[in-house]
Amino acid sequence: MERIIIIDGNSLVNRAFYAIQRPMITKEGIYTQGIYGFLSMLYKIEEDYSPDYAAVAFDLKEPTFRHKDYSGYKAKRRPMPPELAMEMPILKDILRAMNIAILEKPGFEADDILGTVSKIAEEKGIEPIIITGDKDSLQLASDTTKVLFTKKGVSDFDLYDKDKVVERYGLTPLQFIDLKGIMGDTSDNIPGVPGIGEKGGIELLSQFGSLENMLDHTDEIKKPAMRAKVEENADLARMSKHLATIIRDVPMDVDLSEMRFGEPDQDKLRELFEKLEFKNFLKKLGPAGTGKIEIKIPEDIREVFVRSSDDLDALDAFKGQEVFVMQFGEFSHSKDLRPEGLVFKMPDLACYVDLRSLSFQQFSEKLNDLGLRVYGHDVKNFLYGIIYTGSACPDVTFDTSVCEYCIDPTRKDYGLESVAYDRLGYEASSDENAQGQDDQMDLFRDSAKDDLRRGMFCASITDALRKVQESELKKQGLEKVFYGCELPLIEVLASMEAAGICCDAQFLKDFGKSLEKDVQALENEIHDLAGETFNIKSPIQLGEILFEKLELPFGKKTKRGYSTSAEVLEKLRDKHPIVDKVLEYRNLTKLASTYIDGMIPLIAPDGRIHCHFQQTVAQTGRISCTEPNLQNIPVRQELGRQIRKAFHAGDGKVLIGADYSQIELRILAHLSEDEALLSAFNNNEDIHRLTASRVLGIPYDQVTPNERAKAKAVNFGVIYGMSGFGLSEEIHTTRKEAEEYIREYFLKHPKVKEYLDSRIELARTKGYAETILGRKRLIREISSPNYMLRQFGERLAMNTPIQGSAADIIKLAMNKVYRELKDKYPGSRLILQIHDELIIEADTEDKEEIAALLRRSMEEAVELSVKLTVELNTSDNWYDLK
DNA sequence: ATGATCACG
DNA sequence: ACGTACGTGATCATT
Repeated sequence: MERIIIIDGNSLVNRAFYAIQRPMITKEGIYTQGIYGFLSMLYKIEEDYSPDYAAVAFDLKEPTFRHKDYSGYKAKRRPMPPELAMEMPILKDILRAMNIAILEKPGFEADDILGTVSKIAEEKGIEPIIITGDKDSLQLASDTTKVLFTKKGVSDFDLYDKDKVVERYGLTPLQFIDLKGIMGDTSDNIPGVPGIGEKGGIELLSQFGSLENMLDHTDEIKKPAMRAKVEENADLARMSKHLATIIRDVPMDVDLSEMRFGEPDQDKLRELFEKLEFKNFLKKLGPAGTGKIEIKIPEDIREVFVRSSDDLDALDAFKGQEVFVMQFGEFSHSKDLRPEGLVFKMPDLACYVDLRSLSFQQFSEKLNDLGLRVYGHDVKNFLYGIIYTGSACPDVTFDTSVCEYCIDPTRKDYGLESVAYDRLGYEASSDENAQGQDDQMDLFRDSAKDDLRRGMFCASITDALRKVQESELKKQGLEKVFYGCELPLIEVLASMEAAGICCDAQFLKDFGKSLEKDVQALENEIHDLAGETFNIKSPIQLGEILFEKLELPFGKKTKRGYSTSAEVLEKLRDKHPIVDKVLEYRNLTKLASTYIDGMIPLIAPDGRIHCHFQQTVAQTGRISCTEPNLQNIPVRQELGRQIRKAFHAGDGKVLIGADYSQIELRILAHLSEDEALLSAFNNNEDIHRLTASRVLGIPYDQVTPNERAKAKAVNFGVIYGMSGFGLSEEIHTTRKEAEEYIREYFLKHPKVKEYLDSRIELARTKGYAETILGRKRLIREISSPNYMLRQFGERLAMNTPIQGSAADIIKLAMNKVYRELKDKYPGSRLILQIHDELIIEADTEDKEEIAALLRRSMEEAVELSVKLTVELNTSDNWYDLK
């Protein structure tokens, strides 16, 4: 027997909404709780009952006429919360994509549609299962029609047929209508017989069988009070039964055959689930539908393998050409592992170079001779491998990974497949990509052959991707960002990674030893003071000790327990001697674990650390740094700063550091054209002191250090899109005073206010924030219905142009510095970037010239209406670079 | 995998 | 009445 599931959409989505305990909202600010719960239920039901037909009935908000014309009918029903109401259109989109019929009929309740469709199905010999959270539908149960109730959660249901209803309630399904006629239903605003409730109703029905029979024989009602009530309200009772009766002959415009459960639209569903961030459901969609495009490895192409120096001449065919490149074999920057192989491909030739069986020297001589121009997906990795063989960097003409980052810096994943999926509709289908993935284990595979096939396949995807991206770059005006900044930077970063920085393992070990002693002593003291041993590193255990056992006043911050952050502990310093010890313990263990134990294993056999610079991570356009992160080596506290002594220049070299002075505030001055800021910078004034003097209305020379510190916080606040609360926290003052300060700041700098407001407006109308190079960052949060998210979006709109423009500028400077060094001082190399600071390891003899070169490149990277200034330092180790 | 914490700009 | 400054990465504890 075929089966149909007929769902009461409103009822189920309501149940679902409340069944999901925590609120769900996407980063775009879409509420998804109801949809998520609904789909969970739907999938469970589909699994349990494998229906052949499916339909979801919805109530329409404003029926054009009311079939059941009783004034106030349904008036008291709890309205749908607005967050859920907003989810409804999306839910319907999903149902459409799933090929599930949506049934709506003006003037009829979802109930009535359930009743009608189940009746039609029964007549056609199809078993209806009605799914709802509303007990009213029990009247529809019969021998064939089942009613499935939500019980609790999203996967627990109760199935009722006619017998089960009788067994459970002692009433037949049809008698439920009579019962409701008698007892009424406040939520549906059905009056019933006033004064008679469920108990009385059941009693009467067991005597008379039906409401009509009861009204015909009211004299037989035993209790006089009850009899009077029934007699007085006979008409009301009849009408109530009418209202309670689900209509089963709604004129339907949808034929049952249209409710057949068809194939879902995988692409559409995937798109929706991705937008809604439904990772679980995405997995359910299964591996492969049919993508919009199919990628094929070209057939008629010459395949060449270079396994020994005798084969190297085969590469001559690539001379002067633009070539797709890819690198195989993971090799760690911190270990002495070689890249395994390289793939080079052009339209009529594909070549695999087996670096395991080749002399690096001969290969690099050949490569340098070829004068290649290369492109690929994430070319930096390839370049690093090339540099590792001792070759010079070929010119890079395109990178689909970095390009995608320019088009959309907010993506999570810049992998080839992920990007191809979104830009091309390509879906990784089964075989092609499975091979050669992670089969290092399979010693017998012909890895060279597999890798070449895989390389050719990736080349095809990359080619297709590049075409789409090229037009997208033009469309969005991103050419300057990509071709003028990011693309040339790839080689710079690869070179910096390859260069690395000398790191003295012995120094770190000795420092670690001394820390360890202090840590041990502190641990003992803390345990003594606490009167028990516990894990100080566990915020939960520490919280219990501090705030329960020792009864220290817990700082305001709580979320899953007490906060034990330094900020909170700082305020408790005087309250108990343990607090200081804990803070110090944290200090030392942080240094030991992150900067000593974590760092030592990352020193490569050449005695240097080769971190990874990530070009496609930070949403503002900054670069980030991993394994290790050399952009957060301690500097603010003296003890931590000692770590920097481990980093030094190589023999005959010296470190030159240069950092932009106040680059973000200068950018703000440029962008806002605020006269006060502009003149301050162009006259080399102390910006924080000046801000204090202007805002507080006191002479520049009379600003106290404390006043200057506050002004500094305000200046930062302006860049971050501050709130009164945020500032008050930062400078430890009342919110009122902080707000007063901000108001005064904007009063004195109206152009700044104007500029920041204009950025919010831009984000609202165009959807993105933009930097001076035209880099764009989408800000979806700006249109969120959620206040918090929207506010967050506004802060991004204000901050991103500033932080992002600073990133643009230093990147331009890096490109310039790198190429000049490569040209004129090949023994000196750019080795680190720390957001507003560059470090060069220079030949000692050239240090003055290189310092001048560095300063000039940084100060002249762009032409702004403010002067950019740079502070220079030279030393043989990082610690003294100050 | 996520959150708390803390290092940097 | 609510929650609150921008951008990262590493480590540890906990689910």
